[in-house]
Amino acid sequence: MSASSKPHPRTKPPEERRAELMHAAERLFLRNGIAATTIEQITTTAHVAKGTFYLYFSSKDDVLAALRVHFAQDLLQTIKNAVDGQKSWPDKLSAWASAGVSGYIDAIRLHDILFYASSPPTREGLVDNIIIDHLIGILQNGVKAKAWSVDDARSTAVFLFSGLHGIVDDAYRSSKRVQREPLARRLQVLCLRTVGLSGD
Amino acid sequence: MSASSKPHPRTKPPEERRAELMHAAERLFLRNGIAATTIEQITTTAHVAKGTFYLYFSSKDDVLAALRVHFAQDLLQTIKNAVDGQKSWPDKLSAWASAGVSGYIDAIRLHDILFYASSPPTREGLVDNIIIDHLIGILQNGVKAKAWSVDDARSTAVFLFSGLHGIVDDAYRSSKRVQREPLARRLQVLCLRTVGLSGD
Amino acid sequence: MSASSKPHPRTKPPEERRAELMHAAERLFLRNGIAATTIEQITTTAHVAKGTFYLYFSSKDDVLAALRVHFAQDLLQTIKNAVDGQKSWPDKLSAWASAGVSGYIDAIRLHDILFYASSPPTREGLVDNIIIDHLIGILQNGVKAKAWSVDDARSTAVFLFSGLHGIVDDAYRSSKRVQREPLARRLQVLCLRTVGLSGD
Amino acid sequence: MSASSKPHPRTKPPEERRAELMHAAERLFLRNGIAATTIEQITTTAHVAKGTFYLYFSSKDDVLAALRVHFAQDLLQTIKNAVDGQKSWPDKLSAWASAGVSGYIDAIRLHDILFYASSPPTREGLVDNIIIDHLIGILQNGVKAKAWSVDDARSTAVFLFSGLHGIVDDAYRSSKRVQREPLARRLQVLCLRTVGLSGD
DNA sequence: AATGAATGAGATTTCATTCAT
DNA sequence: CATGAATGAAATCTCATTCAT
Repeated sequence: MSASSKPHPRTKPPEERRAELMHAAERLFLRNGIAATTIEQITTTAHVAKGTFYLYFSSKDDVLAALRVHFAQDLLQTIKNAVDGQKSWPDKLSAWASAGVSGYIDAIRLHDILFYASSPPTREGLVDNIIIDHLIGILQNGVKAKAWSVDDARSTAVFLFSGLHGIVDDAYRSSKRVQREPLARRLQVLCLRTVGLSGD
Repeated sequence: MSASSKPHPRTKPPEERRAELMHAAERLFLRNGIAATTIEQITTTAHVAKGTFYLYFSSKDDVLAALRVHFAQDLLQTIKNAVDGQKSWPDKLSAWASAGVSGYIDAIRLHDILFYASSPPTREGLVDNIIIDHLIGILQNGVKAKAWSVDDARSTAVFLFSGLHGIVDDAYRSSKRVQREPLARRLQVLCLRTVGLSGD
Repeated sequence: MSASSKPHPRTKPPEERRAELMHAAERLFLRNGIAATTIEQITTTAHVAKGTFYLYFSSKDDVLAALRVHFAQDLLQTIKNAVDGQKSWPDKLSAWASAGVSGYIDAIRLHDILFYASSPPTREGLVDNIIIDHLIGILQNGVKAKAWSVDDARSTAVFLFSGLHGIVDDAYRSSKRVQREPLARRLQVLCLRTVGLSGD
Repeated sequence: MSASSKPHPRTKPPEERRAELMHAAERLFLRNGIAATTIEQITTTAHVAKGTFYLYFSSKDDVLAALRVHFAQDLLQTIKNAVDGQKSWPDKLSAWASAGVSGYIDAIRLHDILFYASSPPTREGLVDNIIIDHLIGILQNGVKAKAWSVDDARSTAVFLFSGLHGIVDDAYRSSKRVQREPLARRLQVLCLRTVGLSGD
């Protein structure tokens, strides 16, 4: 009873084990793709036995879903923080563009793997949806404040979001070391133009 | 003397067999996803034996590649035809938007399946690339003709293309029966604004 | 806080825990079969942790063996009591038939699961053996007392026992609600005839 | 149709392959029990690859069902042939007993494995049923011909059948080399007594 | 050119059992 | 005594691909 002062209990707290498994899965999905990743690789990477995986997840799709949720919440928080730090509406939109570029550069491949390379039923676009919904709010409030004019907030939000995603994706494809600053500035211009502002 | 009166000739012209197999694969990929589609399902759907598949394609990835090429060429031709029919640059850009919306509405799910839900190596974005390259040409020629101003043709093209894709995708998700006209008009406005034109 | 006021004492008397585990196992074996029953189901049903099972039994086969012993002793006692209550030999044999029918009706499925649906080594027929041995005694003593004639006591005992089992089994298969009385009477006739008595 | 006169096609006729797999399964079930037999053992024994098993059966239970049907039809035929060769009713019943003993001695363990050591749903007793139904017919016709008296044909048939099975089973348990003749004669006596005949 | 039986590597999943707390 | 997280051997089943006919 007295003795054991080990900081590394053999039996880890459930969240930690779960997180380790998710982390291992994420790395392998990124490196080899989802289909090519086996449960065994995941458990080996996480330094646990195969059966342990099934103590925390019911299947490969189950980890995938958990990773999606985690990714979405993370990114939304990053963007919200950046946007809320700005006063004027154009600045908010610019901040949205910068934070979005940044967030996606950090995780573009993960995003694509999690949200595209999956089975039809899950193609719902969970992150995309919560990010887009947030942007719709910004656009509508900007309209109310007469900061800009927008015909249809949803279409515009979808357009901007997709544009952001495409630009980061393209930059990533061209070279793995992406320059955030110029990319962010170019996207800011495009975003401002899209809501009818000059963009310079 | 005997002249083939069979309704189902045993030996079909190679292109026809190939096309039938591709068609079968396309339908099954659309319905069930790529991973869930087996070679046997493809050959059964195409009314041939399993071995016959390997007479025309070397693997599952091989049909996938063939479908990608076919899809890309088809769509580019549609867009080119529409754009070339216009005189003024703004009209060309509007035509690009309309034809793009149309082309993608017809095949949005197929596009996503062919170009996203695949293994990393093929994630190159074949269609996207040729469509984007074509649009870059339009944007640059419009700049030369002082029809509009564009900072970076590539970024802008990627942005527009991604926006187009996203908007059609979103419309498709909302309702399977998409209204082309309003969608096309909304996109035209966004495109024109993006290149610095008023868009009305 | 000191004195145990818990309604569910953590530590129960060993026999009670053991009995609870056996009871849980019995119910699950009956409902789902032996192979389909997991240790975890047993411990969950008995409201203990998985490891606790191994404090009382060394393996799944071990509970099975314990259940077999318990079942056999129970049934033999029932039959003995009935037989010993009779004076004449024909009455003893009739009582054997009745008590056997009754005992088996109560537990026919359990019997079959415990004694048939197991691995070869345990197929020894533990109950069957002790019941049959008891019946052999009755038959031999009846012969000595010139109550009936029997060629080979063992064969006859096996024949009667198997017939009893078969008849109850068949009745059970036909309808889950078995009528004991008519069944017992029919079996009595068959038993008496088998030892050369008229049976009416 | 001219050339190929090969007697040994590399690809065997389906029935032959199927029979080989069933035969391999039977041997292994007998030697090691059902649960302890793996699909891989079956295919190895049958000299085919693992996947081939699934070309002919959908699961282990599926072979089991096929073996049951085969066993039942086989045994019934044997008994019928013996019974039909006799004129008088007592001789028919004696023939039934002999053929039954013989048939079961040859396959007692197989019978038990196929019909007892299985999951609850299949415990229906397929052979037992068709053999019993056949015996019910014999008993009833014997009654009509005033060859003997029987209260309830079904009960009696079940009783006799179970007795037969039990006696063979017991003899088998006592020694693996069973003497057919004495066993058959003893059973004949018991059968005749059961229908009210003297049995000598 | 066409067939489809056969292959067999490999993936997912289960669960009896152990053992540190 | 009791716990339940962790283990990992083993079983089932799938399916892309081959090849003899």
